[in-house]
Amino acid sequence: MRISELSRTSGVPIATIKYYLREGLLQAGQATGATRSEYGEPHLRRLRLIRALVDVGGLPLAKVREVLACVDDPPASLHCALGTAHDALGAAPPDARGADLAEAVVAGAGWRVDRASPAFAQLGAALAALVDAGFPAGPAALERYVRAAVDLATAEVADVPRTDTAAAVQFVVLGTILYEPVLLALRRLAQQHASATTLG
Amino acid sequence: MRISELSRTSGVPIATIKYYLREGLLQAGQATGATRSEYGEPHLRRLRLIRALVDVGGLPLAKVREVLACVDDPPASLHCALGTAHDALGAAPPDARGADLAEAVVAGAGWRVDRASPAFAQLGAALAALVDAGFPAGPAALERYVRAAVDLATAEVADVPRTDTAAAVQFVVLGTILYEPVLLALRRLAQQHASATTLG
DNA sequence: CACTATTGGATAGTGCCGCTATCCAGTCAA
DNA sequence: TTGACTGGATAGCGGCACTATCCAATAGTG
Repeated sequence: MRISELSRTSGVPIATIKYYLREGLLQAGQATGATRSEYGEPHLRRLRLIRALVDVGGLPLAKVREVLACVDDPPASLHCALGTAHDALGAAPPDARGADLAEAVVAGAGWRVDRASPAFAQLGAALAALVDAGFPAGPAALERYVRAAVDLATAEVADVPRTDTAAAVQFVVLGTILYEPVLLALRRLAQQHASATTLG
Repeated sequence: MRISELSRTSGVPIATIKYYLREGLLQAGQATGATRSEYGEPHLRRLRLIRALVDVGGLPLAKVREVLACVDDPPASLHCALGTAHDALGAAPPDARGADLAEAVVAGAGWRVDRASPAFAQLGAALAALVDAGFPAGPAALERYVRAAVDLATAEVADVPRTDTAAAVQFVVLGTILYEPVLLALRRLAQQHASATTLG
């Protein structure tokens, strides 16, 4: 497959493919001459993955690069792979507002988590915004959300393949990122349904 | 409160406040002279809300403007307000990939939803990305996520205040947007906990 | 063998977004 | 009077994700 066909099949413009090649997001094709390279299935899959991370996951290219590096060169520890995925999903806000709110929720849930992780800061910032807007943000008010998070996370972790390390890393990193938009879209649709049936 | 104090209290630079005023995101202060205006609590709250929608919710300013317009001038129907919130949360991708996958899930859940809504397209795109990456995306595989979405959405809709329409609209719009980052952060922390306890 | 289309590679430019910087004249408090 | 501050206007900036152009070297076509 030449670059023009790769472009046609994937729907990504040639100029953009060249850009991804330059940026090292897409591995170079097999050179078959000075002015020709051959691309295959892996290139197409990679290209689709990049677009998915960008368009569906909303990641900037710099984060996509980190994620791909992790998938290409899997770390020994799955916990570390999870960290890469979480790092890619939005940086921690500069101000550490709401750390106390986050701490209360985490303590209430009995979780063993890293207080320096981006997710913890994100929870704090999100809860502080909630409080500012007049919503309750205590452990009691968030009970449902915590329960849902625990249900999903334990099932997800249980589903991690134990055989192949590379496959497990891929599962953890991509699953963490790609299921987020699914969860959000489902919540919105469920709200739509609930709204249609009970609010008119 | 003068603009400098508003800036100091909120942590937003004066130049940025002026920019928000120009853009109509922040209402003008009470003019007390040709070169002086008085700002109050509402301005501070509005400013914090803008920053929350941008920093925590990740909305572009154009969407923030729409959300604020909806809150300022509440529509008669809560269903319509929910639509505004959903519209603000990421536009539908151009290609309508995965519509069949989304349809299967929605039908499986028995939801009554608008197939033309952004959330439906987002679900399709997210599921297509999942399939591309080798993950299962059928109704059975997504059962947990659907269940979590239903639990949360029905509770949320049930919590909508019935007394004041303006308060209800604000609850729906802001709640829809501001609880998303909370849910995502909680899932990540729960994953961290599950990973730490069962994967080492 | 001529010719056209395509390619890899390099470089520069574009469009959007969210600010940020500068300037200015008016004004308020000390 | 003086100096800090303000509203208002305009222009510029930095980052990001492309996009456009050019070039010399082919590869396939007739």
